[in-house]
Amino acid sequence: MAAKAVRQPLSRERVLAAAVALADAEGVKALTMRRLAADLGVEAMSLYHHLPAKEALLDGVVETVVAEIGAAAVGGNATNGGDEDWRTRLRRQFLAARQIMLRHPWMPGLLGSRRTIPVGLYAYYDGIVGTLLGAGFSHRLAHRAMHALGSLPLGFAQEIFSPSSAGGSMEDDVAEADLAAMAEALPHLTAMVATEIHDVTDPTLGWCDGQTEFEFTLDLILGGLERLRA
Amino acid sequence: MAAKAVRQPLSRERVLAAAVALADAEGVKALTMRRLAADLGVEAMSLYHHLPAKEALLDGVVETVVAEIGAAAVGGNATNGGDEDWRTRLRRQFLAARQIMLRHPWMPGLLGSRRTIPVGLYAYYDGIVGTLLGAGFSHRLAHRAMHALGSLPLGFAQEIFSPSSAGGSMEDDVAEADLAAMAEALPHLTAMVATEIHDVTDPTLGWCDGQTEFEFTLDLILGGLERLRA
DNA sequence: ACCTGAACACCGTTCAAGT
DNA sequence: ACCTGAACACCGTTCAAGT
Repeated sequence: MAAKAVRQPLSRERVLAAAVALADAEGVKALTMRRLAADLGVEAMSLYHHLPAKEALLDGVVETVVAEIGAAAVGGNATNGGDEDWRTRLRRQFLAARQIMLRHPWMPGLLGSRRTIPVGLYAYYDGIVGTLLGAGFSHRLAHRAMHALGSLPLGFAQEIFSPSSAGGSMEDDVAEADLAAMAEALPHLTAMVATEIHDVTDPTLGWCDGQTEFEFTLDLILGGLERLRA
Repeated sequence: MAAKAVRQPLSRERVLAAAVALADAEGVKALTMRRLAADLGVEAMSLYHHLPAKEALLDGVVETVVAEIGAAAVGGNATNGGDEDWRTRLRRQFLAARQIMLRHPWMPGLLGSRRTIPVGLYAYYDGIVGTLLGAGFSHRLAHRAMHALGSLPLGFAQEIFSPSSAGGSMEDDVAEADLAAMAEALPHLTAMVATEIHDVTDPTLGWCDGQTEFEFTLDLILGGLERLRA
């Protein structure tokens, strides 16, 4: 955030790293050319020497995070040898991808706003498809599996009820609303919360454990694929 | 887009409807106070008489689409009586939700950027949980199912490889790149595309059928839940 | 070659003013 | 009550200028 003591020359990599850090710290909304430049101890216009425009900056930011995900997958493969079963391997990779997504909660939204697919993503999915084919999947089923699994980190990273959903839990709304009225309007959710946690006076949905939910869904999909495997 | 012939007075509903239409037509990026006002044939500052700020406008836009999804679910229930099996019912509701998401492809990203959960969403999920409980699900399993299913339309609406992914198919990238080099770097994807479609000279990933992929994943999850049901 | 400062066209928003 | 116009603080970006 503060100006650097030593002023190494700017570079595309340094700019992108600072951009990711800024987005992590204060959200994509705070990621402006002027603010980013200030974080780098430089004038806004200097950035244009390393990136042609803001769109290119955002593309670069997405590509940086995709590379991070790809590196985690490859790194995990190396340390685990080749003796993993396909489910274990994919499970590990998607859990790692989710961890990275959680560190960059703005990523799904930004990814959705890009007009070109980050090239690193192709390599990532190629590895997944390779694992599936190696386990005897047909091309068609591997294709379906790629979509089913691929959308998972995206959807869960912006889960509505997740506690990481930038503050604003159900609690806030309920504080003002009539609790009895809510129980009447949402009988099933109210009953579910009452059963799952036993403090009915705090019916926040912050009790949702995103990690548990994610693993549940992941295993549901992996199990279903195992059953369909040729 | 053009000024109205008859100038009915502005209202929150009219502003929100115009905002959704503008976002559908030109993306959220085009949704500025000034542009929205111009579409309504009015001065930008007039909007502030019906909405306190732009954040409130965006909240209202999200709430409008959520209401649309909720209405589709309830409407479908009415015309289908109560004799549906739980899977058929949820399947129909999620396919309907997906159709609406496809009409508003900016929705997941916008939803992710909101700080408060749209209240209409609680009612929607309450209905889903109700269906599950009615089918004998435990509260715990209904909770898991709610997360697994709930994240599905979000993830798929911004599927990377989907053709609706705002132009920019793989084709564009490949046009510049060496085709042989790609086959080497992405052997499994290349083989998969070659098998699934037979025109290898056009290795676009636009052949992905989002509807088919969505239904496949949906059925994978529904099938898994059926097996876990108490 | 890399960085700067002033300038331009845009944006959300305030405020005093119109009807 | 509802709408307007000028004004302010911001933003991305161009361009001529500095070293």
